[in-house]
Amino acid sequence: MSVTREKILELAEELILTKGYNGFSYQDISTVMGIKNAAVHYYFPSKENLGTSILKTNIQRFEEMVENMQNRNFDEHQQVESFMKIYLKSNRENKICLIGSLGTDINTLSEPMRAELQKMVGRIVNWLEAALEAGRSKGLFSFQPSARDQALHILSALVAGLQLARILNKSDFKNIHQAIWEEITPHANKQL
Amino acid sequence: MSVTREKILELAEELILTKGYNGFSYQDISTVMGIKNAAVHYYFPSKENLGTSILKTNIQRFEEMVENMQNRNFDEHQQVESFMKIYLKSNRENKICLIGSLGTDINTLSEPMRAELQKMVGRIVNWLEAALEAGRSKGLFSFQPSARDQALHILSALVAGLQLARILNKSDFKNIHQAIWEEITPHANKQL
DNA sequence: GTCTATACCTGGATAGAC
DNA sequence: GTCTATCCAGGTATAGAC
Repeated sequence: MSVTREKILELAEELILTKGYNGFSYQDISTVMGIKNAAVHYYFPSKENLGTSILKTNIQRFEEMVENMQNRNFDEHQQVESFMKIYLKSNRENKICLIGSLGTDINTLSEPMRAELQKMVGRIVNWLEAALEAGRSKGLFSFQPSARDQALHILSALVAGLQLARILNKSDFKNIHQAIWEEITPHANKQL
Repeated sequence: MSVTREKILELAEELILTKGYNGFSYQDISTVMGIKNAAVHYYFPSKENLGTSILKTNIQRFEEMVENMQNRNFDEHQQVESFMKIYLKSNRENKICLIGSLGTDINTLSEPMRAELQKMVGRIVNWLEAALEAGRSKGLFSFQPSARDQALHILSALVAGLQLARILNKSDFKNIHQAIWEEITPHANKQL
């Protein structure tokens, strides 16, 4: 797979996370890369094609991360921690995440792209749910709702945490991140 | 203030919440209203002007709601409940909120509009923080983090809850909403 | 206050040369 | 694989008539 193609994918993803899907153009990509608009269309005939490719790449990246963590025998605490580190990194770079960015524009996306977005979010939620459930049964986590509800709750906090941090203060995300851990960390005698 | 102007504001806000700020045009407004593009420009010379007006309107609406709740002597539980009802309504209508929508596009907004967005979110967070703090001291709420962190956490869950519900299932928001209440509701003997 | 008409630009996309 | 050149649609915005 060509390096130019890779670079375009990377740049386009960054643009979605900083300017939004409807806020960037092929020109944004071509000027940064020092090539012409037509060259970008050579790799990705349409913007929809580009957007769908980015989602497919992200799904694949996610699957690889999960597989990798299993190969290393990460326990559920380490797994969830790794996942949350992705969000800490995004916050440092003043980016939001694909879920929040494309979620805003969902009604303007083509059906294939919307389907890919749903697939990505579905995978993430299912994985997080399973990790929380398994972690709880091992005593690594403690929480009251169903694992699925807790997964949705955590993902929500992460997704909008990035958005709020970009509007208010970057440092606010650290507190949100911290609050998630306190919510699921078991304490011998949790005081309420 | 003219009824046409009001209607444009209302429609434009709805478009931001369904298609995103960079995903709607003056045409979307004029066709629905049965007027021409130029008529919309008569009321709002530029799109930035329209966007800023929407934010100012929302800030005012929020202030009025807070004032109204104080006049009715709502306790903090009722106040937070009223606030969260706004989000329940948005979810029913398949909308996200201004914070999530404009948060995605923040880097493409003009400086005045960005400032207004920050002002709006700042007000909301400050109000929620104060309500949580006062409610906790009265025993209406129970939570461990600082009131500000708890406010950010709740607002995050609401903002992204709408986004996730629109991507996955509408009914998911109910669970997220429920989880927030369980998080701050005091129990005599909370089991963990 | 709303219209017609139009100017101007940007964005997505394609054809065909190199 | 990248270029030039170009097309077309749509979006923002304005001038001036009614």
